[in-house]
Amino acid sequence: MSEAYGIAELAREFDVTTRTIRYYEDKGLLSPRRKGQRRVYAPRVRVRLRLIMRGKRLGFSLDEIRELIDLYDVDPSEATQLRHFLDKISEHKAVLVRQQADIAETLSEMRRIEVQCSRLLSEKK
Amino acid sequence: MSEAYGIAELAREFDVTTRTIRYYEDKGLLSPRRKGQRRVYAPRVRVRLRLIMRGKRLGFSLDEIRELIDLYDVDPSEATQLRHFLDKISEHKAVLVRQQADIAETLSEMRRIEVQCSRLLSEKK
DNA sequence: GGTCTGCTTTACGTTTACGTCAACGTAAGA
DNA sequence: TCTTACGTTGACGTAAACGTAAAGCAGACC
Repeated sequence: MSEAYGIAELAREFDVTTRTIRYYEDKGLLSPRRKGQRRVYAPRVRVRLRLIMRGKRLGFSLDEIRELIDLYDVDPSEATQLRHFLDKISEHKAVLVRQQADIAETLSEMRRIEVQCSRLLSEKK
Repeated sequence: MSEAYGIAELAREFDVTTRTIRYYEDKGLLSPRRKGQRRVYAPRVRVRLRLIMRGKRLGFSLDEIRELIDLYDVDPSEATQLRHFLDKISEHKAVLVRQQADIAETLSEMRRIEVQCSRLLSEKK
């Protein structure tokens, strides 16, 4: 049968607290089944959690992350919805492209400083 | 004489409030001269503010941003300091490289979804 | 039956990054 | 001189993303 996860198990795997996982549920990012009153997580929740962590590393808020995740669950029934999602995607894409540029700039500046420092160090010794 | 900025002027230029600029000063990110009790900003503060904004777009906290900015003001006197800064730089570089990878992944997934949506749209109409 | 372990909800505390008054100073202009 | 504009320092408020008890339930083991 399908492997299921308890909340503690999941927390360990993603190196977060159970509080965090429950908080994500409060915010509508996760919605596990219940067995009695206990949360039971299907394997596919791991995909969601990876998406959440990636979003956090990129500095997005949980609200933004939920919007991003929802993009993966597009229901292809209504054309208006599809168009809406295409808009959302291009919005998010713009932010990411901007971040790419910011990172590229920052990295090249850092490399410049590194070279400078290394040169100074080798001169000194 | 050297062009100087008032706080309001600066706030307008960077599209933030004066409160924000004072807050950055509290946090040690800016330290303007005073004329009486008023803050007077030299032109080079604009460089710092651009660095701050870039850091924010990348999701860094103000503390992290201050650390980043300090890297640009390395005093090349002590070799131990230089080594320390080289360490700091490689730390930050690792984070940025990680972000680059995260962005690349996310963008390619978005493009996949875009293609899928567009295809569905053209089929429908 | 008692205890332990793991989970539950409820609820208040904390940090960050400001927003938002309040009360005051000061220099310029009508 | 009075007003207006622009600035100042507190100080309290707030949203986000959790941390941290507190108190209780429920199954497993002894």
